[in-house]
Amino acid sequence: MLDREQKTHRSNRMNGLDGWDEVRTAYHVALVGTVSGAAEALGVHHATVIRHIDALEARLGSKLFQRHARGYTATEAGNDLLQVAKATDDQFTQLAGRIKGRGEEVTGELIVTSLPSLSASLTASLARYGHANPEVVLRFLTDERVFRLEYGEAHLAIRAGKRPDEPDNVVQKFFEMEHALFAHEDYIARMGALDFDNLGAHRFVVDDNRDSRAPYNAWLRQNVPDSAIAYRASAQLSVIDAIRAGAGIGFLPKRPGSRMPGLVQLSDARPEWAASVWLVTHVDLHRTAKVQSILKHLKEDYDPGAF
Amino acid sequence: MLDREQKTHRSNRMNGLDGWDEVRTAYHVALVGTVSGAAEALGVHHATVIRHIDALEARLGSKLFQRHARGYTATEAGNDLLQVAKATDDQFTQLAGRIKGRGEEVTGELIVTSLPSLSASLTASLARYGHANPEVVLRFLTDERVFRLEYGEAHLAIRAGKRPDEPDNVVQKFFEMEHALFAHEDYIARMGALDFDNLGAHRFVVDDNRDSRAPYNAWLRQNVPDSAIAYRASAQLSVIDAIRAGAGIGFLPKRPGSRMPGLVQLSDARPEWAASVWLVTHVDLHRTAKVQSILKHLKEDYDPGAF
DNA sequence: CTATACTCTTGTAAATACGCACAGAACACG
DNA sequence: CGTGTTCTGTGCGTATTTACAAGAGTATAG
Repeated sequence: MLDREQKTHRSNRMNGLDGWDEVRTAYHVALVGTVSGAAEALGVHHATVIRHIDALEARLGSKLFQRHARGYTATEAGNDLLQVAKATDDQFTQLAGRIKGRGEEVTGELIVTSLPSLSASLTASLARYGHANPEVVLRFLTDERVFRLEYGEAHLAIRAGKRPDEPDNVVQKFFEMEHALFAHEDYIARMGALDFDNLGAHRFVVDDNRDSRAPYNAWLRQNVPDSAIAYRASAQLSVIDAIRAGAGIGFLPKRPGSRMPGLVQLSDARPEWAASVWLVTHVDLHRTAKVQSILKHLKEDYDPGAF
Repeated sequence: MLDREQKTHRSNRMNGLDGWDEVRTAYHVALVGTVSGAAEALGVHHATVIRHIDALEARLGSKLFQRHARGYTATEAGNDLLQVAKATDDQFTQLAGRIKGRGEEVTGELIVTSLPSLSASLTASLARYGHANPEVVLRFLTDERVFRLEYGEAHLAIRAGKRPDEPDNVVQKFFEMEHALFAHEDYIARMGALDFDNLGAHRFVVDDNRDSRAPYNAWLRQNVPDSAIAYRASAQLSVIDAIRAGAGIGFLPKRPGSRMPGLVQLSDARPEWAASVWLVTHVDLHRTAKVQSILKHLKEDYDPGAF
């Protein structure tokens, strides 16, 4: 009963017309001129067409067609509807074509997110992708917070750490980021070489994220006394700056660290210091050609040595 | 089974998208952001909305929304649909407003038809109507053939003769058109006065319609020998011209005939010569304000004396 | 950290719309 | 002038769609 009341309420006060399918039916009737022809074109029965027209006319309170034995001829209102519905049909046809074709074409916006710490190692490869696919507008978002794919915030998230296991996410292994200990040559000259049996004699630079899920942090907590932690930086970039300024010893990705001028590598990359990097996409978007395109590019193009 | 085959056939080869109601549902979902909100706005159940979205996505072969616990967020395809559907909604709202308001307003085209023979007596009153209602574009169509209201050829037909009894037509008596015999004064001077007991001595001018349903034609056939029919004209205008040229005696409407210079009225108007004139409208259009407007005008404004 | 409120999802029964078949009427053709 | 075809209109049985209700998950408030 409440439903009944609500329904009449809507049909009375609704200014726009609901029942777009009925408009479509009336459109075909106005186009063809007969109920039978429209029914055949629509793939439905004549009776359905007649009922749609009757319902639409009742709701609009105005006759759309004049009935006679040869068929239905549109009144002024019917012709008006014909014009509007024709435009709508064209727009919907174009829309369907765009949406159906969108799966195959690689255009539009492509949003990739990662933590800022991964930015340096990804930018080169992403830039090459943007150059190879000028049709796409590449947006690379970096933030400390984790972007949520299920909210449509990005097409592709590049994450580090343990394998993400959120539902509806498609996860692929990207590469293993090896870390090693680095320090500036000025620091070594001043403090001496690194002795793993006397770590407390050195000064360490670490990142100070609330949840230090970096794998080498666990090693740090176990093997380096707190007194040796000389510098805590909230951002990864600050850590690098601190190391390069000679503030102490710190973990850096192996390859780019070894290329930075003035820095010396103090150890090999150990497996327990390595962090896995994952390519994460939402299941709804994973199948699209655009997402597949950048996934294929990254997996082929990315060279850890160039890091 | 054949129906099943036809249905898949259509959904495969149809380039435009059928199911406009589903597009409307998706539009509201994209607008509100949640299935529940869209369902409330549409006045349907949540489940219906979900099924519409699923069906639409299946038909388009592309995801329109990303589902998550907070609701539905539109993908690129969904946003594209949102834009198109918004335009459609606006257009349909305007259309509904136009159609609903059309019944009350007196604008647009107003088509009146009659036989050419009635043109002279109607033009003056019709012109006054057009002057009083500048919003309407008055089209006055005259042809020997009978315009068919059920085909939407005219809003109002003015017909003479016996009362029309076609179904779906609303018939009102307009006026009684009285006919009398006229001749040019030159003819009378040459042939002498009219003697009803010796009609064969005169020359008559008649109209030669295939079905001479004019009431005085029956009188002519009974009382005037064929030999006295000197002139047959297919068009009423030609009959007038012939009488004014002195070709013979003929029937003319009483009032205008008596006003034509050079013409003399040879008899009184007899009831058996009178023709009824009817206002005929289609039942679908009869109730509209526009049709009622001209009906009211004609019945009040028309002055048989001014004929 | 628990509770609450909101969301989507899925299965089942009712309601609605649909297709079918027949009737009625008008037009075209021979 | 009769016949055949094509169109609309309507009652009825079925099938699709819909609403209802229960379930599970997640964000927000206290």
